[in-house]
Amino acid sequence: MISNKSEIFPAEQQLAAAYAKALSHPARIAILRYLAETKVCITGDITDAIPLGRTTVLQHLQVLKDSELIRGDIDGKRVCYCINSERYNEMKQLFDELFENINPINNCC
Amino acid sequence: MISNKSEIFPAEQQLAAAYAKALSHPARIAILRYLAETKVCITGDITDAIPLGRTTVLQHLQVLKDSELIRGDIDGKRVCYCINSERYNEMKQLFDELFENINPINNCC
DNA sequence: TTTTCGTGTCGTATGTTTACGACATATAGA
DNA sequence: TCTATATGTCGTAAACATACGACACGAAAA
Repeated sequence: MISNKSEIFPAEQQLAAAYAKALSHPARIAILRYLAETKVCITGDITDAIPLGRTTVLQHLQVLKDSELIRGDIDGKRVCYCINSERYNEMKQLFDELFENINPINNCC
Repeated sequence: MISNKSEIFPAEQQLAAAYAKALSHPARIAILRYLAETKVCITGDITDAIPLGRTTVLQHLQVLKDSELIRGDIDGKRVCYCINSERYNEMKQLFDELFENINPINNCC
């Protein structure tokens, strides 16, 4: 079956949906908050801060990296994760615009 | 296997993730925009406005209804979908708070 | 050199999402 | 009543997400 018609939608809607998807699991929101709090770019010990297995956390980190909301730079033996503020701000703006365009009026039936 | 540990996260993060999930497909963003534009609470002819099969659109509408971002009231033969502005504004505020709490500083490695 | 630590990759089980055809129902009009 | 229209439900195939154990690798410490 086809199972992916996402490409037929406007690029802006695809982007917004992709960012929303990145935020669509509480673990990933928790990771972002953790990264924002411990401003020092802490390594994969994020695992200790998130109540999930190491592999699962790595997987969530990968989803965030794919969305480019975070970066993971190698620093010798350790890996240094941090929020990619450029993309993060791009996302904020996209959502702001979206929320402005969708201005609901309760005029149902 | 377990496959759902979402409940172990703070309620606020679960809610934000749930709303993000509702927005995580371009078709659903397109539906919200369509409902916001045609301020009249248009029926399931949303199908004509979205390039997907009728069943698929219904499914997306169901996801949005489950998230309570939209309502679907029966009006005789037709069904009248519209944005639930209460929930919609709740979501906006939740995201605003989230974005405030996660304030990135580029201090990676 | 051997061990340990921090990482990453692979495989895999289970569950969810996406997409749609086929069928069911209910209301309004011919 | 019969038919068309609007809608909803069911089943199902394919793809994707979630969660994790087991294994691999490389750098630094013992």
